[in-house]
Amino acid sequence: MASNIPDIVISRLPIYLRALERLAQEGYEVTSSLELGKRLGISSAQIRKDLSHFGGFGKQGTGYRIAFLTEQLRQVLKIEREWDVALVGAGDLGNAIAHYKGFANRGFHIVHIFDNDPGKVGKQINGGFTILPIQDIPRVIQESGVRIAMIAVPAEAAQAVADTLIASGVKAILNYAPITLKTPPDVHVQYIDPVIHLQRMTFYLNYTP
Amino acid sequence: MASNIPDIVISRLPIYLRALERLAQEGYEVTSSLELGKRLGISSAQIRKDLSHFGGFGKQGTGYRIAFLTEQLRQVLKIEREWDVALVGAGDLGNAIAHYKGFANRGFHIVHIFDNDPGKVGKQINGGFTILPIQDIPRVIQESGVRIAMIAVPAEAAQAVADTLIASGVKAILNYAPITLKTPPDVHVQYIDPVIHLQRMTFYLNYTP
DNA sequence: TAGATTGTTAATCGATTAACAATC
DNA sequence: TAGATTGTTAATCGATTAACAATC
Repeated sequence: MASNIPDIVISRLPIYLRALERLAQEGYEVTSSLELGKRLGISSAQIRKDLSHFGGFGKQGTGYRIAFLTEQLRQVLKIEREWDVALVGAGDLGNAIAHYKGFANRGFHIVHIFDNDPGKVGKQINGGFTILPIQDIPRVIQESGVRIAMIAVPAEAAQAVADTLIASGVKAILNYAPITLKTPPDVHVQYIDPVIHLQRMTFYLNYTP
Repeated sequence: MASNIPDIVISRLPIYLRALERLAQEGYEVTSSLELGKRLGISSAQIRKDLSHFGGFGKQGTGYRIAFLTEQLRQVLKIEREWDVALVGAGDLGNAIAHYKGFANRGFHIVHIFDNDPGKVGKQINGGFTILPIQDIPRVIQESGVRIAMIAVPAEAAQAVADTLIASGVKAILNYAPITLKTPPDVHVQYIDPVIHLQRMTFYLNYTP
């Protein structure tokens, strides 16, 4: 069921959705590709083209009903439902992720946390659930059927963790470790490394201070 | 001095650099576009093409000396030096960022933290420096000459914070707030919103559990 | 009706890949 | 020398933009 829609199109849909939610919050009920484009710094043609992959969501002359388009995009992205997520790594970064409210807010619930440090295993996080040992990943993930995982372990450990997760049925990985993972084609990986973003911007900076 | 090198090329250089550092750590002294490409899931032709924008760093028949290429890429990206960074927002997210060791490790030093909560202003962070009020941004940023800032405030406040930072001389912003910022063309912005990455992957997932 | 904006087609633009001479 | 791999050119591929008929 590999869809033939370019991934770059998919990558923009969450951005559109975020802007639509903001517009709704500001009290708007209708918008246009022009207005959306102006807010996002994207051409209106591109927005219309992107949306046209999934259907005709607007009306000539008036634009898009925000509530309707939001709902449609949620369905396309499969986020009308909530998703359970596993987190591997309970160090500084893992802890910050576990405590970050932005995930649950937006429909992603962390339901397991794993770490290999015996000093951490058994501890409670968020007054809720318990840190489990890495060795439990296969059993726990298979039992719960979780398909999404976040990796927040040191670079050296990340590939092994990814391999275990994938062998246990995980199909989507958000990797915070600063390393490119080797994964089979049916597994999706996204990367978060803030330093990479900073390094990408310094290229354009002039020296001064 | 606007360079004519595509931004997409620049965006890959930090990835190359990260892989080179890893190779060095593993004890290698020389690599090739083929090996690098295999590790990164990128074609060797693309790597050679990207590098060729900046000079000939390799040798036919043998490849690239890792130490040399690393140094060259560092210079291209302007990260042979260290950079000072300002952080706005001392909530959960801001705190996590302030405590994250990965920045200083890789040459980015947080030197100011701002927040608008009077309950937080004056508090120490990292046993080092003090949270300053948002109103101090213009004075402090101008005095220190900091050019890079990270925004970790709620979406509603982010645009105003960005405007203030830019008016104070900031030229590069790493924005953790889930909103697209309006900025002048000479200011560079990068975004970190983990939920966007998750939403981009759910598109490809099948329902099961 | 007149004005606005969609969805789509064709044209343009830019990025990736293939191929290979040069050369270590 | 023979084998390997670069740097670069030309060919291909894909994404963005411009333009406009359709229509609300």
